[in-house]
Amino acid sequence: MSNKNIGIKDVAVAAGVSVTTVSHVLNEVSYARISSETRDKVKTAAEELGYGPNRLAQALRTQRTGMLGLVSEEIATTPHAGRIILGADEAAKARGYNLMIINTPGSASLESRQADVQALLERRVDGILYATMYHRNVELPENLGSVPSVLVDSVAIGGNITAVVPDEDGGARAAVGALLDAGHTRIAFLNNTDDVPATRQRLQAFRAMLTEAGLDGDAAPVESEISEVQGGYEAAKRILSRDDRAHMPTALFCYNDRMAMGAYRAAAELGLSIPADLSVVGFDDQELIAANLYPGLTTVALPHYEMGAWATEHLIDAIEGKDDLSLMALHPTILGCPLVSRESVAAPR
Amino acid sequence: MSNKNIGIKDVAVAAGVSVTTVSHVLNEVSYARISSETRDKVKTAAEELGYGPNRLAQALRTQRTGMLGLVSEEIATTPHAGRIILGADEAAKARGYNLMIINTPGSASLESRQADVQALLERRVDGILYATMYHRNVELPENLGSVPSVLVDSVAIGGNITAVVPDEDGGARAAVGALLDAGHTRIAFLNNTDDVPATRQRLQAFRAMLTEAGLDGDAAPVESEISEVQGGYEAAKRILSRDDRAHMPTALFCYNDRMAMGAYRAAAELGLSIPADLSVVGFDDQELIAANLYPGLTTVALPHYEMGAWATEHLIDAIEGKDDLSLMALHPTILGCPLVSRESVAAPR
DNA sequence: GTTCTTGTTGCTCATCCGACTCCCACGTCC
DNA sequence: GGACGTGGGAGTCGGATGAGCAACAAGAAC
Repeated sequence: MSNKNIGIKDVAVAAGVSVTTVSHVLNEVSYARISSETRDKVKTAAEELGYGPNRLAQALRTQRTGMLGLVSEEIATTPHAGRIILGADEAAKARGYNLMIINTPGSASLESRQADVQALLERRVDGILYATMYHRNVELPENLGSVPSVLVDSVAIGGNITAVVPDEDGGARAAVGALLDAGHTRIAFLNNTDDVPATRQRLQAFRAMLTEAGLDGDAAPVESEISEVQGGYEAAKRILSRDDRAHMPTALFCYNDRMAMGAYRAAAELGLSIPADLSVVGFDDQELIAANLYPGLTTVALPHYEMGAWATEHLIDAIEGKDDLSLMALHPTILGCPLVSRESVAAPR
Repeated sequence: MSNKNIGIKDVAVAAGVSVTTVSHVLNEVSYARISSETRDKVKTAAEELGYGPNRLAQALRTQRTGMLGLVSEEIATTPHAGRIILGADEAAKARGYNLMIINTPGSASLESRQADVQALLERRVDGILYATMYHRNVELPENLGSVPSVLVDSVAIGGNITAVVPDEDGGARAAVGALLDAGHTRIAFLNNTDDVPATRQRLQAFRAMLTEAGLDGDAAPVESEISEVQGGYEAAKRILSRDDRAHMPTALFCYNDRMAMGAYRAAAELGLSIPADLSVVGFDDQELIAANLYPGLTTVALPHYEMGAWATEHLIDAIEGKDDLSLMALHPTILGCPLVSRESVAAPR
């Protein structure tokens, strides 16, 4: 490797001009008046030497690193984090920024989160994205406030900081709507037991949709279990095993795809065929599950990619002064959860 | 926020000493002779002001950023990338380093990869981890050579660069061994159609294990399909639907968990119960599938977390001069794939 | 007992890392 | 002698670091 540490100085020497001129040319400084001959000489020299600016020195001087910090929970255990990162990364790259990712356990203490943010601050990131692994309310480290920041998939407790979250209500309505449209009137909800916004909002939307359709939303059956495959299996089994065959639900709205996967097994064991005997819709659109179950699971997609991209886009706007985050901080921005239709919904018998 | 931009200079003024002294104290420079009184004054002042060093300035001077670049393919579409990142992140954090992650499509051109590496180089990362989403041979951007680098889950084409890969042979042997130990003598292999190391090595190990067990390894049935759920379903269906019931396999070794998931469905459709009528083992240990299928899938785990950690550990050793990568570059390091037993294997009827 | 080395201890000065940028110095041509 | 058109000098960002200086003590020389 010959190209060890080529600086602006080397380019200057090669082109026979001063470093000032090189800087002017390469940064296309507007007020610099330089002949096109000189420009060419400089550009050619830079090219030939394989010059790339030292971003550290540049950042030190300009007070801009072109880096965004991303604090993300549980990078490995949920595919959701991956999609947020992807959305953020692509949006950042498109605007010339790079990401510094810090992973943190969902259970991390406030001090530990603060240390994570501190690490980002010491590296002088231009802004910070703070992402959680599921939609919830978080207590934020206070040092977050010292640079522009945006929350992804969560809102701050008592906080006025810009945030973007999924439209739980709309998503749940789309899911239940798909079942209603297919003609179902006896629909059950397999809910989660955690006390998170999604649990409450989806339940509320579920009942509201039924009521608005002229059914008795308040009486519709709801079974809660932990939101895993096993929980879905148990909840479905309870609902589908009731004596009263005539009033048994013909459709299941599941809190997430994992629970839906459990419901599939319960249905199989009870000799119920999907979608002929039972329609199912999930939530999350986890590729691995939803697309690979048989029959394919109709579900609602969480806009993780979109939230990551939206947050990044607006964070950069704020950094560049094109946008004012404090105006948007009043209410979280809500992004849609579109229905993804596959084969698990049909008209009731 | 009062603590805007506190520099070493501010600490120096507050403590009534020079910046040199502050630097000496805070970095615990061994040759610096400073009274403990002065040390205390400096530390107290730094504490009170909430001073944190500007890592950019530090890095510019010391030529050390304490950052590692990680080029990872397809961050969002495979959980494997997440585990590599997690392993790398934890190992890095433990040694005081941070990660800069660049995501790149698996299909990216060589120039595009080169640009990714260039971005990392301009930020003066101390070393680079280059990770692929599945075990394969890659053509590397040449600028990768200008800082210490380690490949994760791949080896360089014609290249002598340190790499760490999974033990395909050992993993496949463990999988087939589990079936053999359970007493199976008629075992089939559902293989992948891609031309990657895993495809060849697992097939070879499969045949070798059978032969070593006194069976006719060369004659054992193998069906190849794309390594997805659908492919597994089709391959399993072909194998399990043959006329010759007496010679039908009693156990299936699947190229990965997704194909195993397809095999489960094929078995269900044919009225075969797992593991009573048919034993199945997979490969990958994708939590979402392996632990959630019913019955739980016995499979072999890929050491993604471990590869990420190993690579990081040795990369840092090389950066700090404790290790010489070129010595390890001769042969890729191989990490074990342990068997994860669940409930899909039993003795044949 | 005073004055000089010689040595420590304790801390500071000046410079540097690599790029950006304000301000000034030339010619030339009207 | 202004007004351009071209280009360079030197300071700056924030911290690291080798060289050097002042103060004081112990031992040596007178």
